[in-house]
Amino acid sequence: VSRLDDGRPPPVLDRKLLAGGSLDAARALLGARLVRDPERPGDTRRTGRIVEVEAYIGQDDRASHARMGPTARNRVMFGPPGIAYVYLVYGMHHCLNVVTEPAPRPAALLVRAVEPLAGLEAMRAARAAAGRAPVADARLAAGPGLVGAAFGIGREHTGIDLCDAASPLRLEAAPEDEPVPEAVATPRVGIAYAGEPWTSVPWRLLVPGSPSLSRQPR
DNA sequence: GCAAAGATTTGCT
DNA sequence: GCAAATCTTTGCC
Repeated sequence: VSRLDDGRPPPVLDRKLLAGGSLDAARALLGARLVRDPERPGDTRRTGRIVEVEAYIGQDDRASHARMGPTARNRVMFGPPGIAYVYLVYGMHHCLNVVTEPAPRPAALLVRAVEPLAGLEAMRAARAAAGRAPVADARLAAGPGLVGAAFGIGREHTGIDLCDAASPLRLEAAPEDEPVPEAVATPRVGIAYAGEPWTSVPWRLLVPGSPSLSRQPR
């Protein structure tokens, strides 16, 4: 069990940081830790530093899954902040979102890239089990589908409270002595279907220089 | 009830 | 650089 020097467990991310504007929440999420408890005895805890997120804000956002109103798939986006929303894309990749803003306003942050910090063996094992070729450590979670694979995330995690220290999948604050990372904003990726202005709004936030950023599609 | 496209990744041409 | 893999959700008949 990971502990600080004084014996206290690491603090989960403050839900208030996710309850305000989604772009502020996105900045707060950069640098925070994604934590996955062991699934089985003998398995290792997986942790990583979030370095890239994308915001999907409101029902007006034509790129958001919330654009058609509440459905069986997206309903947690209309709920309280700090909850996980996991969806399957292209029939094969599970993508993790963190719900933001107070209910009933639908908004979420897609976790696009994470720098692996611990439990890299488990991440590599998950990759091997999926039949994928090995990659450099920094690239194990360098994309939204790769985050899901590296951390063993599935749709069964939808609805989990990521701000609860008891959750097997959760968010923790960065160490206090760690500098707040720089944040760069760019347009979102893979949403050409949404049209303007949604394809151009700079709602993708990333930590420049990280070796774990997602690959830029052509 | 069926067809189409998707908040992606990978491997081959 | 481009197309395949793979299946859920949505849109329209």
